[in-house]
Amino acid sequence: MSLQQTISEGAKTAVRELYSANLESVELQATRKEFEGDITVVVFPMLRVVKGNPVQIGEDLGKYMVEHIKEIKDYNVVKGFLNLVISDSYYLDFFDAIREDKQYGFVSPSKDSKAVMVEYSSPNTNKPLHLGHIRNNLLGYAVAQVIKASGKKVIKTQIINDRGIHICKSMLAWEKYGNRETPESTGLKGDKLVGNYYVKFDKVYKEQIAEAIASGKPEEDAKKEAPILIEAQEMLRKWEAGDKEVVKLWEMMNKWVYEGFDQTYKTLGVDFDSYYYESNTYLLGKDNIEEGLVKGVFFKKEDGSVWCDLTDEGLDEKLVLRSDGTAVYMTQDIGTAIQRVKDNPNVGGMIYTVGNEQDYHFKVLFLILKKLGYDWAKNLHHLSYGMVDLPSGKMKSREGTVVDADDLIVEMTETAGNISKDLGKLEGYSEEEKAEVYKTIGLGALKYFILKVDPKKRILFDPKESVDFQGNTGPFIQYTYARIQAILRKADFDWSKPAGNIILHEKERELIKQLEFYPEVIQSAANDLSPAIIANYTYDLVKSYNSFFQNVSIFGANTEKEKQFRVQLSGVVGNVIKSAFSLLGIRVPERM
RNA sequence: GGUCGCGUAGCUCAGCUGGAUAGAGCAUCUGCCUUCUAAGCAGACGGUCACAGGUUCGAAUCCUGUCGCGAUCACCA
Repeated sequence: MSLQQTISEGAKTAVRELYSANLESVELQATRKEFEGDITVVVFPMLRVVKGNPVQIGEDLGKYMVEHIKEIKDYNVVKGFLNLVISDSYYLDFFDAIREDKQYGFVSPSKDSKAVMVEYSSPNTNKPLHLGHIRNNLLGYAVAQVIKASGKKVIKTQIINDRGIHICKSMLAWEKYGNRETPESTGLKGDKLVGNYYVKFDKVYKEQIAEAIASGKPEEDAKKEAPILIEAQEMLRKWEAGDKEVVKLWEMMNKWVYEGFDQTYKTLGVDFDSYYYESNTYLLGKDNIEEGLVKGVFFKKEDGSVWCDLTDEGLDEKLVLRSDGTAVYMTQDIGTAIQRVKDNPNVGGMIYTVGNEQDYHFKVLFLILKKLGYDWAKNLHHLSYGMVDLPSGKMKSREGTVVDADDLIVEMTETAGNISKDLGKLEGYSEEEKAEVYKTIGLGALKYFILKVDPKKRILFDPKESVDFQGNTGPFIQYTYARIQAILRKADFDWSKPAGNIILHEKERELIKQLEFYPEVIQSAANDLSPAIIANYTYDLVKSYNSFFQNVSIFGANTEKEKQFRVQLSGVVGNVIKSAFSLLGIRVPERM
């Protein structure tokens, strides 16, 4: 039983004994710093069942609880708040229980538990990854980690948008203007090379529109009839018909892009358990539409198009099949979801990491799957996140106003290197080891910067103001970890020895209280699909540790027992920092 | 126009299942490295929690309306 439960039950018992009344629940909160105590019972809500003066009730309860609950040492009442002082022995016992638990806070999944499929990344294969993709990747990966730690099995997957008119655009531009360039011949990363031709297509397209308008064509016609667009559409038709030449070109260019993406994923530290390709799934879903028609979930209009009526749910009618019988985006997504459960029968739910511009789409998708009667449909979530915008507005690949993922990572690593060189704390490290540390810190800064923000909020990224390395940042937390490792290296200590009876310093007690929160922090982050909760917790823990570190001398402790305890406490805090950061996909350095 | 999300210190963000005097970081200013890593610590300054009503013993938090920002409402993906 946790301390919260003990106190909660104790308060209920006290109310029953003293006032013969029954409480349904007890409201607890951490005692504010300015008052004495650790946990506070709020008396006000009890006034519904117990008539009287809140201060008097607090006094009565406090007295009863100190007498009957051994963990409670003392109490005081301020207005309607009963502050309870918890005994050091409780904290020391708790600390001993978690001291050697490397998996502290994590719940391992039960054997027969259903898996959660987390989809993230899902890029288009016509351009390189940018800052927006970084947010998606970091969020998806972190949420997968958090859910795993909370006690569920996780399958990480992505669906790669490898077909469609936008892919043909870069293919066509390469064919026309590329002079048989390859990543090898140019030294460019494959995704960068292909992205250049996507931009090239747009340039030519815009020129053709301008020319047509100049010669008197209405703008709308000019856009639709631009020769290069017609050619791209023709190429898509050929692709769909399985034209050998086109498919060969498509395979070659996609391969270039995948090689580029793999490199970026590797530096970012994200990975996947399975892959879906739109070129395989884009025809899925039609059968399910048929079934839905039979079940009466969908209806057919006179022109042959098929719709789902969602007006009862406050939404509109949604098209699920065109009048010519071809699929739309929604058709595919219905089919893919069903296919995924067929492929992985133990999947009990899915999480889609996709920007908030698609909120409506997923709302509709989930509703339709529910209507189709799939029991897993109730466990579908859209991990909807805000866009990453620049001061100049939205990032647009075609217009070149993007913050490139690879470039940004390089820049962050360089900044970390410069700061580190100035401080000069890495003497004795080889150049490779140093470079590794710079990368860890640079990426740590970037990842934390993005993950500490609530996913649903949009992020404004100003490339001119570089990401901070001080204060509430990744490097601040990494620094504290490295500091702790320095202590551990110097200490001759034994993990297996319990600390025994010592009187805790206020800063030590504070740290143990923080450590106690970790398991429930993981659970609530998993529940809310919010890695930001982990980030903010870690920051608070680290603040407390640094305060302890600078106010309490570890090696200068009065007794050996105290010294040993402080080293152990530092070690456990270090473990939790490492563990929490691993959930965010951020590494920690031994020195920095 | 309908729908959804957001609005907290100059800036970036916590806090939101209602509880005490709304918390951090950055920036500005003061102190602290001959003792364990100063990417740190201790402190100062900074608030009409967008605005207006309502519910409540109690509202940044819940409800309604208004304003501002963003997204979305395709036989596009």
